[in-house]
Amino acid sequence: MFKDMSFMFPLATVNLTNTRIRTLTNLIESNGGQMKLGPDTLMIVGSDATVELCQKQFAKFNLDFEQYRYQFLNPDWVSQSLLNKKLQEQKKFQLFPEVVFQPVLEEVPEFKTKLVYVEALAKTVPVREEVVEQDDGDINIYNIKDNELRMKYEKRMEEFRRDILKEYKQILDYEYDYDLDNFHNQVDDGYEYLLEDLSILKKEEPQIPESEKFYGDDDCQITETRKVKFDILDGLDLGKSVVNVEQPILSAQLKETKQFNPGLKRKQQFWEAKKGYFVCEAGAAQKCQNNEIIEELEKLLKIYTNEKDKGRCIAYRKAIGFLKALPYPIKSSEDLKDMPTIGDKIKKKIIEIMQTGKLTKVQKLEGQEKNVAISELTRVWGIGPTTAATFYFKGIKTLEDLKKNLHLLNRNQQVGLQLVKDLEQRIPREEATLIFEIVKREIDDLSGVQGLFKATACGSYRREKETCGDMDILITRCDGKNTEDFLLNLITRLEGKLLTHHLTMPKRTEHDCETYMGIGRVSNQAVHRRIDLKLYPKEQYGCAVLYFTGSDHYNRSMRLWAQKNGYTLSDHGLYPTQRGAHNKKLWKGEVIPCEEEMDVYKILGLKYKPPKERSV
DNA sequence: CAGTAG
DNA sequence: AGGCCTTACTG
DNA sequence: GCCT
Repeated sequence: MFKDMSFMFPLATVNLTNTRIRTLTNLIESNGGQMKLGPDTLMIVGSDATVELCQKQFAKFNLDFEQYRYQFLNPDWVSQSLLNKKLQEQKKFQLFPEVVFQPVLEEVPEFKTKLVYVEALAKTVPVREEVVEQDDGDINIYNIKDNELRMKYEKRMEEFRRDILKEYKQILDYEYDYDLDNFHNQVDDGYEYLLEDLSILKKEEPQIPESEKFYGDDDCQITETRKVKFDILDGLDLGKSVVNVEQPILSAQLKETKQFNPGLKRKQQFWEAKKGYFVCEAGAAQKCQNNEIIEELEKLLKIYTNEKDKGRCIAYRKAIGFLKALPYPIKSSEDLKDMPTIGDKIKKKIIEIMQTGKLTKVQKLEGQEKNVAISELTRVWGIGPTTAATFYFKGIKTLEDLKKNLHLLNRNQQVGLQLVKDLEQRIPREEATLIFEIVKREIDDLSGVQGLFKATACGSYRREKETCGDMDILITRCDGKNTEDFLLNLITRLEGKLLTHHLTMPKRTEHDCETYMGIGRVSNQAVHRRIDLKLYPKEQYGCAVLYFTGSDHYNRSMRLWAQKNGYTLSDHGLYPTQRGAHNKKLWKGEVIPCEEEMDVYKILGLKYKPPKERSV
């Protein structure tokens, strides 16, 4: 059975980051090859040119290509095999011509990775000497006479087979997990609103008997559930045969969604029950009960952010999110029992804060020269933790030092340094309104037609805060026509009246939206402010406004809700999406036009929240 | 690609 | 053992 | 650092 899947290789053995995989995919696909990325496996099909390209790319990645070459299939072998409708065992081993099997115990290295099982497999099977038929009809072919050695290989093959089967099952199994894991993850992320009823965390989800399981939607019944064979074609073309789509369906959009999303309705029902736990539905959390603890942990979070300790950052962010949502104050270590996101280490820290009011760890780290320097340097726009750290190691530790080393800064950072005092100040609401008025007036003057373009000031301004950190102004053309150089012209016009420095100039992206980032002030005496202007096509406007209105926390909640309901939400739009194992995106549909925020809420089935109530 | 920002 | 949000631009 |  496993002969047809030996081309799949565990990704764990290859040191490829997501970015690298993306690069590799683009490279391969733009040269006619194909790459299939499973949850943990990588498969590449292509020509000699593909292999050559990969070889070069691997060199760039500083990876030893030879070590991973098994991943690349011999194209002749593939086409031959497909032609013969069968992947021939004999031919398979032509892939590894230089490997000569030596059935000697000492020659079999103790491999530790899964990849090696494949290699061992390849070495053991090619010469047929003994055929054994098992009870279940499976035929095993051995060339190893030494019983002990054979058992060893058999065991390895079995393990390998199990692993691959598991992985395949994860990709192909469209039946959703109803277990609490999903819900745990959701609370986990700390994005969600936790109501008083914490018992939900411990409640067992009832087992659904097979007869009651729901495999399809009313208007989209599954007529056939086909077990996909382990064949290369199925590997490349997942899931299409699962659903009968001859049924009347609302729109082409939905038709496609359902084709790829059998059981969506069942899934939606599941999440509908949990809706109240999402911030985007529940609204602002009640008054926070654990401020002291949270403040101290946030200090630690900031330090870890500067140290670029990504893992810890997430852990602390989750813990903080969870504590923020907790409806009661923590009084004793008893209260911390069995809390998600709070493990031993964080628990200890919380106890320390409860007892002494602070953390020795924070004191220690905050006092460190490096951390002082980094928090000082990152005040400058354009300098993040990494740049700050390199500066620190060059002996540059304060803003004064930076001023003496202007040649080390890029233009934006120089501007950021020059205006650091101004940009740190919050913008009073009146001034923000004034800036918005100036921009709006200029938009109308430039377009020549009142109301042709509309603009919205987002961010905390829209959430009706008294002050805001920067101005986020979103613009769209209401008749949906091309906007050409509108944003550029607008910026030119604003140069004398508002804008003083440009940070990034607008450039058309593939989504047809443009972003400008800059600095401006309402008068020569006024404080400089960060000003962002964004031009979006009107189909994306709703999503963009929603996204840039925030808050951060609210956004995450909403994106998560979208994910759980079979969509992907970003500033560019709402897309139906099929996700497989590990939440990996398998398929992304066409964008659903949302000109107004309301459209997004409607499609996601959420109650509309006025911006004011989104400050979570 | 890494770093930065949103 | 590997992932913790996504997308885009700059240099 | 936490979780599966």
